[in-house]
Amino acid sequence: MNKVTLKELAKVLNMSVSTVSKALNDSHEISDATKKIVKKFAQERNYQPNPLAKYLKLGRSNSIGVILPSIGNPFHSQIIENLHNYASQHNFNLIIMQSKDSEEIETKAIKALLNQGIDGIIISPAHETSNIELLKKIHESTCPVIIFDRINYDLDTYKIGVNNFQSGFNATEELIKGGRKKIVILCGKNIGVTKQRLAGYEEALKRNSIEVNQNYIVYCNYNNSFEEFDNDLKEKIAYLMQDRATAPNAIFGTTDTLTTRVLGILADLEIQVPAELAVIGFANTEIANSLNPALSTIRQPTAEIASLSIEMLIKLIANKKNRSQIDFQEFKLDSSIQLRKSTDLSS
Amino acid sequence: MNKVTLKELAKVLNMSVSTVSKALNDSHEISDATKKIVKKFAQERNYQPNPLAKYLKLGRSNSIGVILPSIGNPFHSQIIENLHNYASQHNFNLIIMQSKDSEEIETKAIKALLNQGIDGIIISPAHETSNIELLKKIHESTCPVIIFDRINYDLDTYKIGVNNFQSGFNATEELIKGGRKKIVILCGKNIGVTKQRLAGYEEALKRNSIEVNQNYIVYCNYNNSFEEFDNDLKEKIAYLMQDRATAPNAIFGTTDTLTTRVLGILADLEIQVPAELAVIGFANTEIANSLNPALSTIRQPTAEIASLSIEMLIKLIANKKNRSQIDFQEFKLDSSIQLRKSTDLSS
DNA sequence: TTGTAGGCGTTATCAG
DNA sequence: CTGATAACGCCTACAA
Repeated sequence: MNKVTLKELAKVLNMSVSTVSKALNDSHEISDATKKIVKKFAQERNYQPNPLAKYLKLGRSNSIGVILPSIGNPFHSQIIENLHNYASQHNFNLIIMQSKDSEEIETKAIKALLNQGIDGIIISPAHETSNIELLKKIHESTCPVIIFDRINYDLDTYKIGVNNFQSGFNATEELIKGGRKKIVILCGKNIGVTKQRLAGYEEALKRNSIEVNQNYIVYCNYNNSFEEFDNDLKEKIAYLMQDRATAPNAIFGTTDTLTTRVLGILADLEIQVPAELAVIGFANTEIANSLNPALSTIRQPTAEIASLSIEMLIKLIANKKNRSQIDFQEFKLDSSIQLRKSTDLSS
Repeated sequence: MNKVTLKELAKVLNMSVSTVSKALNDSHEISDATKKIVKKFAQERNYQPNPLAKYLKLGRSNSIGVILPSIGNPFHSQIIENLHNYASQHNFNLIIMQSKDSEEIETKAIKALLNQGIDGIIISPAHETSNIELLKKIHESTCPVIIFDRINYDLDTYKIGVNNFQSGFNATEELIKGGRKKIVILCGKNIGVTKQRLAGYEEALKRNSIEVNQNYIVYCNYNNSFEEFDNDLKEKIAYLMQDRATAPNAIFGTTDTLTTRVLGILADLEIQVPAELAVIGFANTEIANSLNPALSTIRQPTAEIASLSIEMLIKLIANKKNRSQIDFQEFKLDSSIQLRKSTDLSS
């Protein structure tokens, strides 16, 4: 209700506002004695500086906007958790927005963030060209932008993602090493990330002299409800399995959702994992270990992605000079593989 | 870089700042002609009002702070997602903080939020008395506080949670209906939420003339690493199962983590679900359906919890008058049960 | 209908 | 070492 202000403190203490302000900010031009008195009194009165006034004066709000497709999935919630940790280490706050993979919602999110006076944006864009003009304008004028995860995006800035080609390659090779050659790859939205994982998959096949079977490249529709999605995927797998001669013996899932869902579907279809079908896939969820069978996963280094994103953004925020001069880098981090029962072909 | 301000617009337009401000805010005291000119020019120059200045003037920041134990788990990320939706409908932003169940971290989070100038707080406290004095002071003076989920907390405000007693009762009865009487209950932190779910469990047993077996009430330690946690739980279950005469035939998990993890552990122990042990538990994850066997769950109504929290908080923010006069309510929402294979005892 | 002036709470500059 | 004063960008009485 009745907030204590500098002015009030000054009045009661019989000092000027500026003296009080300086004392509280530990200015060297204030005597220790005065500082002590002021600080003690401020504490007594439970004085809290008004952040808005401070930020107005300073021209910064010490908050960072984050836009990602959706908060719900494990990869993103890990990203958020880590962004949080690093941001707060630097005394920055996070304001999170989701785009739901829609350019329109993304536009709103960007505007809402600007409207909130954030100092910078960290974004995984809705798609490869979504809001590109808007982001470009913002980045070049008011507010620096950093891109993560979906880094195939034509904006000249720091980009932080994983080496999707290599990850796809490694996962596929792991299956081949186990003796599986008929490998289905499950793909989500046909965006850069997916394309590169797919390219890695194809390269691994090629290196092992296995021909790419187009029927094994399965795209799944995310826009439907969970049920429709499940039924769609189930149908596709059932169809592939029906002909003994061409039935696959392994599955590689390129997204969290695809990878975890497919296990349930295989159970429903009473397909043995890994005996009939080995399964590996991208997934950052802790649940991988609790699935039955335990799921082999490719894990993205969310902590590193987050720490680099924050670090680079803060660099840009601090460095007010012309951003067009900077030599921006693209970081492609390595993912790691956890092998569990779903690819255990030893027996 | 160079933000356009009202002052600059006014200068170029040869008008006063106030005219421009009023025109942009559609004040009735400005002629349509002037409004048109001003608005057009503002758009041309891509004028964006400085939110910090505005908020300083208006005394509000239009942002809400949220504190919860951890962002990572499905229940909380659903809560966040929903809070988000409702908040943005009211033009409020969300600033999220996690307490990691630590009072100390929670204290920091609260202070960081105040320091950011938020208009209100929505919190699920670290424990039943954490930061109680601080929150009380804040709530009664500067900034209204709403409590959700862990609502056994001695603060006079709106509280939004689920009917944990009833939920525990229903889950247990479901198992009993299926013919299972030797039911283990897995409990996490011994806080109000857990206690009530346990009380519901005990009441269901009592009503069905089943004696409570203290050995079936299993507490798990969350503070350890995932591995230790798994091993701990595994050991406890293995121990209970070893004596044929007293071995349980059902498990009720009182938290998301416990419920999903236990399936993996049972698979490891090669215990058949539901044949040997039926499993049901609290869980808000979409993955329940992909688990093997598909997991029967008690689902908390995250959308309702979120919408009520936002609604009540905004009410308090708008209503600046003395909060000590308000007749605060406690909302206890119903959870819902999804029965899947892990409790399917029909065969 | 438009303009002037004051203030929101803070920090920064400069003078005393 | 301390104090007066201006400024950050916006809004809003009140005066013209």
